[in-house]
Amino acid sequence: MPPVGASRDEAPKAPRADAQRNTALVLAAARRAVAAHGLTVSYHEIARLAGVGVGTVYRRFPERDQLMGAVLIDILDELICEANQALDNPDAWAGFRNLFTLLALRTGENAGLSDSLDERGGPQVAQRRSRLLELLRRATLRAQQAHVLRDDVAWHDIPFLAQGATSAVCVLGLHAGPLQAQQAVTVILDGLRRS
Amino acid sequence: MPPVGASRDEAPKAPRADAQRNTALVLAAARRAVAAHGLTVSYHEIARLAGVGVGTVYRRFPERDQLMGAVLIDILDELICEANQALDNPDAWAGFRNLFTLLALRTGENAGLSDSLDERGGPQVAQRRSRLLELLRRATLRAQQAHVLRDDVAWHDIPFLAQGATSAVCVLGLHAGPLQAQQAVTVILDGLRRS
Amino acid sequence: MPPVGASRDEAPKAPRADAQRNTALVLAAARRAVAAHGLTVSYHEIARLAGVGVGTVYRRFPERDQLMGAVLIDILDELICEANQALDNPDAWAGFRNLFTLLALRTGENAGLSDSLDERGGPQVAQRRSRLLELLRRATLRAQQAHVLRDDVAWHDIPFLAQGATSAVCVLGLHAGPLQAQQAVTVILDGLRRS
Amino acid sequence: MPPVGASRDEAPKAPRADAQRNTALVLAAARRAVAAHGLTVSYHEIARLAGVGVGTVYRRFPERDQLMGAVLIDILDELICEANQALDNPDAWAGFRNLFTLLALRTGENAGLSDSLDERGGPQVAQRRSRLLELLRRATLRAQQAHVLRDDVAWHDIPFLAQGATSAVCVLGLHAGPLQAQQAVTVILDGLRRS
DNA sequence: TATGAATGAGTTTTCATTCAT
DNA sequence: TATGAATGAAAACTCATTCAT
Repeated sequence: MPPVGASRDEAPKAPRADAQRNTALVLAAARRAVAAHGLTVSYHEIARLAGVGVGTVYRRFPERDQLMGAVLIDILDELICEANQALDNPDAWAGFRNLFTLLALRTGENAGLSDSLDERGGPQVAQRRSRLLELLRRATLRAQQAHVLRDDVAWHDIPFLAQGATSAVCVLGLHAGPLQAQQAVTVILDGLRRS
Repeated sequence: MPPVGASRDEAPKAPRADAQRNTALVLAAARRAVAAHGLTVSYHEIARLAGVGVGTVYRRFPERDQLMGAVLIDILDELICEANQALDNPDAWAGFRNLFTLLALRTGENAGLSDSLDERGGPQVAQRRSRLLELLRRATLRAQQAHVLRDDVAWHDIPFLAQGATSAVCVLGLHAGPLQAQQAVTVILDGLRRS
Repeated sequence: MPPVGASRDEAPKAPRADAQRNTALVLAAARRAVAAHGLTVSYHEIARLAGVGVGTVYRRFPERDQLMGAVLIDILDELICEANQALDNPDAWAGFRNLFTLLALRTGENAGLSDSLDERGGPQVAQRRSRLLELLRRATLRAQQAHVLRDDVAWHDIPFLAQGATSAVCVLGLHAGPLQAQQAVTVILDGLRRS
Repeated sequence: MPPVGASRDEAPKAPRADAQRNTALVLAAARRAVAAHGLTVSYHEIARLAGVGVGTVYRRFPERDQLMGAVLIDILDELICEANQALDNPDAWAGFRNLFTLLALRTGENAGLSDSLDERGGPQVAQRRSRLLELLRRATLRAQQAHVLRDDVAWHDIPFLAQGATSAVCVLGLHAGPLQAQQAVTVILDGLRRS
């Protein structure tokens, strides 16, 4: 029998946790796996990272689209959370910067994820996208009103800039592996900041 | 060892055009295949598009890197050609616009291509990249000196803008299917043109 | 260890009918499942038909042989019951006909069941087989003595005829879907009846 | 270089024979595999028996039904061949006996094969079934006209008798594993022979 | 040299069985 | 005791690469 009050945050080797816990484990593993190996990462790899059997991954997400959709939703929720924090941050620039950085990182890590789902994402994805865009709009305007962000950049260009920051600029080979990503983000942010 | 008096410097009507023709067929097919299915497109698909057997593709490009490198070089050459035309075009804006559009299209179609090669591209790629960047710089400056391109855009940001115009902006799903690509380019070019 | 004064010889209203009820549910489900899907039917399917969890099926019948043995015993008991009724039936032909029909149906539905157990059936199965054969012998002889069944058919051929009537005749595809089964039985019975 | 005229009937280890040869190997292996392990035998097992890679089995028979259909056709052809020989055999009884024996063996070995295909067998199967039945009819009548086969057995009952001879008579456990099959056939043939 | 059949490692997927709840 | 989630071995299936023809 485990010591009283010992079991909540440990899960050191939880051999068969409840469904909720396992779903979360699988989801987290899938995020890491997709970031590391791309959209075609195998279910076995995800299961390995999650520390569960493949069968469990299949039970939770019988279709790959479902799993990828869940990953996308997870990322969108993370970004929405960051966007809310950006709006609450007393330092308008710090908030914007953090949001932009996260946006750039996630965009780069999960290249093709959203694209591959597109229509199939369903309303849960569409809803979150709208919500995130709205928050992004407000965070951008707030930074501009605080005179810390250049006025001549439209809020709807921000995602493009984030994209550009992390995607390798393919044909020209202008950088950018995972390590350079932060650097590229910094450069772009410098360009965005009101001088 | 080839027969004496072999084939390098002889008449342009040299008979064994077969091999070269096949190489060209494969290369063209590979460009289409990568544009359509991404970097992981199978050799079988390329062979199918080229109308040859898989074995032929393997014979011409035993390593995937070699094939992708050849595709990249092919694209770079196309862009270099367009860049030269841009510099020769009496209408500085038209030249710049055509170059930017092609850059955007190729970048979008072949996302990740250059990235995936990176170091392995070899000098042939590096050389062409430099050359293209230099031409791009000159085309940009020329357009700015002709007062048809905004002054506050740095020439080295052009590839980023092109990238942003056509890549799907993953997480947010703003993207850019084939139809929207041209539209996105147009929008960005409008933004770039000197008002 | 069960509580003192436990449940074996107590009142017929004994409370823990649960277990027995579940066993009966599983058994009935297994009969239907085997008839529908063959010997390799999954425990999950049986559990589904029984309306219980798989775990319950495994608890009641940890080995597949045990479950199949129980199914076989159930069928044999049904046939023995019918055979007894055949002997009691004032109409010797009606009794024989009913028995033959049931024999044919069960043989067809559960092709391979007995075969798959064979040695492993244990004494419970062997005993019932002997008993059924003896009853079948007597029912056959009784019908022949009543001059309603052809004399030139040996009682021990009856099971073969029943088998032939319902099994799909594999290679030739003459067979015997569920609808044709009764028809085939009727034809054979017509042949057996004393003209 | 292999010795002249050496390659036709050897194939001791032919690592990559031509397609025809491999198709035949796979088919023969599938027949053995189905006889040994039933309809659900794995593609890997078939490939192993055939001495080829699984991919080859999939290339030849992408659908299991196709493979099983080919096996069935192969068996039907074998039976048709035997039936023709029966009609040509100067000894009417020997011809009939050989045919009946093969029919019983194949029926027993491939229980469920024809059944599982049924409609999906296509015209190739239906055609052969008709042909075999006609030949069987003629072989039966010939044996009866030669007074070596009982007159009171209808030709269309022959497949049922063969079925009964080899299938285990399930519920009653009257024999019959693979070894007893020949014995059961002999018993039945004794019963069929004109006394 | 071109071809595409063959290969088999790797991935996807199922499901009999176990076991935490 | 009943449940059904979890497991993972095994089966189905794919496809990059090789190699006989």
